Amino acid sequence: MSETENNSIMSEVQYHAITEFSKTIEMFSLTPSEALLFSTLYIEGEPMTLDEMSEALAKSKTSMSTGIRSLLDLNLVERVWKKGVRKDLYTANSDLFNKFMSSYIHKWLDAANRQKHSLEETRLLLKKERKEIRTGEADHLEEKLNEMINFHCLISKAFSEIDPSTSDS
Amino acid sequence: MSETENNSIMSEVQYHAITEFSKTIEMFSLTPSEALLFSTLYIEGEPMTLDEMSEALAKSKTSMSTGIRSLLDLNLVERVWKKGVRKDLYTANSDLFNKFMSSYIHKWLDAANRQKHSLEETRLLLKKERKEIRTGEADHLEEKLNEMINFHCLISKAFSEIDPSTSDS
DNA sequence: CAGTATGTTCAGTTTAAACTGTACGAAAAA
DNA sequence: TTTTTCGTACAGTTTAAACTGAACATACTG
Repeated sequence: MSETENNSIMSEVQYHAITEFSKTIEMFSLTPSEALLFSTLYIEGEPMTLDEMSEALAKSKTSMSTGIRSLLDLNLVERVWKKGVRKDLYTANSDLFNKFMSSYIHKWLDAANRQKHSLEETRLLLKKERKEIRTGEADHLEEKLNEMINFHCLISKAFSEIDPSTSDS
Repeated sequence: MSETENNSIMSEVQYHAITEFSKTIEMFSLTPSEALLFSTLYIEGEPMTLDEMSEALAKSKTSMSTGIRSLLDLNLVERVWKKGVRKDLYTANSDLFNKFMSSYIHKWLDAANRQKHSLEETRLLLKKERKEIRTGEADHLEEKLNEMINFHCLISKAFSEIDPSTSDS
C-alpha cells in the first residue's frame, strides 16, 4: 500500500469522524459552524492556528476568529502558548463529557429557575389584584400558573440528577 | 375596580405568562413561533380555531396553519371536535412534563445512538485498513474515535436516567 | 345545484444569520 | 524607525428561515 493511499484512507476516516461528531456537538446548542470548528480542533488533537483552521475548513480567517471566540466564551477551547510560535494556538478541551454535560445542564437549570421566578412574580401579581376579581377566568389563570411553575420544578429536578458537576457518581 | 381594569390586569398577567412560558418551551428545541403558539394554546386552555390564534398572535392564518402542523407532528397539540363548530379546533396537550421531557430525551437518545453507530463503523474501517498502516497518526485517530464513542455512551446513560417514560419514579 | 366558509399550497417578500474581504491597530522583526 | 505579521472590527453580500397574500380545493349550507 502506497503512502498516498494511506493518506487518502486516513483523511477519509478523519473526515467522517469530524462530520459525525460535529452533529453530536450541535445538539449541545452550538451552531453548525461552531460545532464543526470544535470537532475539527478536537480530532486534530494538536493546537491549531487560525490559518490552519481556515485552511482545514475552507472558510475565511474572520469566521475562524469569531468562531473561536464563541468557543472560548463557552469554555470549550483554550489558547495555548508554544515556544517559538507567534500565531495564537487553540486547542479543544479534552474532558468532553464533563465540559459539555455540565455546561449544558447549567444552561437548563439557570433558564428554568429564571423563568420559574418570573412566573412566580406573575402569580403574585395576580393574587394581589384578584381580591377584587372573582371570575372563573382568574381561577383558570392561577391554576395554569401553578401547573407551569410545577413544570419548571420538575425540569430542574430532572436535570439536577444528571449534573456531572454534583458528584452523584 | 371596574370591569375594564380587571380585564386589563388579566390580559397583562396572561401576556406575561405566555411570554415567559414560551421561552421555556423554546428550550425543548421548538422555534420561537412554535413555542409562542403552543404557549398561547396551553394557557388559553380552551380549544382554539386558526382564526382565533391568528387574532391572538397578530399573524397570518397561514403561519398558524403551518405552526399547528408542526405541533401536531410533535404530538404536543391535538385536534378536537366540538358540536356545531365547523372550524378545526386545536388544544394543547395538558400533560406537559411527560410529553416534553420524554420526547426531548428520546430525540437525544436516538441521535446519540445513530451517531455512535456511525463512529463505530468509521472505527471499523480504520481497523480493517490499518494492518498496513503503522503511523502515530492512525493510533491517534483510533484513540480519538474511542473517546468519542465513549462520550456517546455516557450521554445515552445520562439521558436514560431521567427518561420519564421508563418509570424510575 | 350555486354559493360560501375553511384549510392549505405556492410564490414572493421580509428578516435574520453566516460568511467574506478590506482595512485598521497592535505587536514583532528587521 | 520602518516593515511585516497577526488578529479583529466593520460593512457588504450571500444564504436560509419566517412570514404573508392570493389562488386553489374541499367540504359545508341553503
